[in-house]
Amino acid sequence: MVPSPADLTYFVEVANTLNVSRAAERLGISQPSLSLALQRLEHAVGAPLLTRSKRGVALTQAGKQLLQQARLLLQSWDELRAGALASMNEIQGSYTIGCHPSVALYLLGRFLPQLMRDHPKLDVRLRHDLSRKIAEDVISMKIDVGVVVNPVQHPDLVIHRLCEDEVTLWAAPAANRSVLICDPDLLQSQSLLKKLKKAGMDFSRTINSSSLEVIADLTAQGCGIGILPARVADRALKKIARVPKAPVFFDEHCLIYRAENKNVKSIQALNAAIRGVFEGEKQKKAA
Amino acid sequence: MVPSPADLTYFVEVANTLNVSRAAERLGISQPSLSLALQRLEHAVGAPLLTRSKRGVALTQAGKQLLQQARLLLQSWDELRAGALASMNEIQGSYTIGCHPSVALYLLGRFLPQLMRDHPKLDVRLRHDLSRKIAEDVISMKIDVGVVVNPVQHPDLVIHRLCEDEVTLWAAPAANRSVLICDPDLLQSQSLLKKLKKAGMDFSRTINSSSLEVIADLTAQGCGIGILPARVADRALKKIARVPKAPVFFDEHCLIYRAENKNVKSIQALNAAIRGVFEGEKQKKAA
DNA sequence: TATTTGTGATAGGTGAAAGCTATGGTTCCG
DNA sequence: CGGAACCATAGCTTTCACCTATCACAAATA
Repeated sequence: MVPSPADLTYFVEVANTLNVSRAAERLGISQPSLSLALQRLEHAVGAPLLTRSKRGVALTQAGKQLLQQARLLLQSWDELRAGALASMNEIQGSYTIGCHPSVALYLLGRFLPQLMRDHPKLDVRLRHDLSRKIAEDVISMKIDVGVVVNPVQHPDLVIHRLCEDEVTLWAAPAANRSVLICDPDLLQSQSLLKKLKKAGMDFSRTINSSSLEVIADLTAQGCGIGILPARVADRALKKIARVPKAPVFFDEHCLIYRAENKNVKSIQALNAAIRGVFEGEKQKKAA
Repeated sequence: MVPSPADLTYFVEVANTLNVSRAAERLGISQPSLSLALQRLEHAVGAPLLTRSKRGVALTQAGKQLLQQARLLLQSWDELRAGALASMNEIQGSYTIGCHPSVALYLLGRFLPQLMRDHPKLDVRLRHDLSRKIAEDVISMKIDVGVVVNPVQHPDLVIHRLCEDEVTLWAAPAANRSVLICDPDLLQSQSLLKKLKKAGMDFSRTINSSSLEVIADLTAQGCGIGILPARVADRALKKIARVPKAPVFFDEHCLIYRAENKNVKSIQALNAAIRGVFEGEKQKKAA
């Protein structure tokens, strides 16, 4: 049997006053109730805690021992609640950000260092996968915040538009125009491939890679024509250029998180940091 | 509001299974009861701990935080009870021995060093006063074990005879026989004084001291006739001797402790150590 | 010595709260 | 579409912590 916290606080008060009647008065309960509570506690602990006399009560050895520990326990109880609330109201704890690896490359370096400097108690973990997997994991709470492309609506999800991107065909000046390099797992690639087929364009060979960076590199080397988002292609702008008149797929990069986290301070800090990256970008464009 | 330990164990189980129905089954309560218990806990903590879905539940950030601390708290809860019981069954904790300072001088050195070596977790405190004060403090639980002279019977007290002593008159060979040196607070001195008065013996002057050691020293210096217990006088045996035909007051040195401590292991250890001193003495006498 | 005061224990009744069964509503899956 | 899985809600029952009233005892007081 486990002693109840109420009985413990009762006992602590009795240990302070060494007088059941007066302790009862202080605690706002009747003296018989307190007597019974003390008996309950003694029974739960399995040892006598007090010696009763007509001039009050005194602690037995077991009672003294219990008093010490009870004080600690009740204290850590408050800390328990405070800790749980703190995770709502303080910027601290462990949070997971998810995004596509290519998004990670252009995004994370722009806010993570400053964020971790500003909030030493904040522990950030990363997960990388396809946008739709990331979105699933946000919905199922495996990931706290996601930066994804073209997310589907979901009742539990808060979606925040960050920026646009364009996926299209890129090539180096001396590229082999009969080879296509792309990531076939991306919906964007599939869509563009369909459009190209309809337009009658055909490629003798295809090179697949799940890494947009690899695709960009191969494209820059002149291996073929690459399907790439502008944000990735920009990193190799000196070597490759858009293929004119090629079809374009418009991407929306969005920040997503579960609605119930809207008031969690740490999540708010993460979101603010991520959005800050793109607000800086808009201002540059405007200028 | 303080959450009950039961609700905490419920929450931990739910956090393990992430399924309210199955957790309820394991806990041996109904699923609605568990649902309500979780709502209670969330209300007590002041933050949502779980997000409910049709495929089970998941922990919020506050929930994760609470889970960690709840595990620790529940653990220390068991230790709470165990600790209180341990003070009954293990030789550890803080205990106070009380005795007259002169008793302390001949007694403590003979068992304390070995006792503290044998039981490193035992913390011994000392208090010195007149025997009747010590006895009072044992009864009122300020002192755990007392070594006192001629204790009065008391329903709560266990009294254990240790040895006898004789209080009588002592003098150095060249002593001033018209001066009496004694501690007037001691009943023994008062009793002997009465007897001396009845017998027509009178002293021109009296020197009072509350320290038997001081009295013994002054007596040894030849200042006068001292009233001393044999055990104290023995320390100065080379210099002083009993006054022949003087009245004698018989002392009984006794070990006392409260009856409810009879089964406390630490008290038993203290008692055994103290009694061991005198059993060794008896054997010496017999030999 | 008798009485009052102070203390904790006991007895019986009451009400809030925690438990149960039954049911509702939602989502998922075949 | 029907059933299964899941959590929430409603209504009833039971438990138990609490209260009032009283007892028993010892100490203080008159």
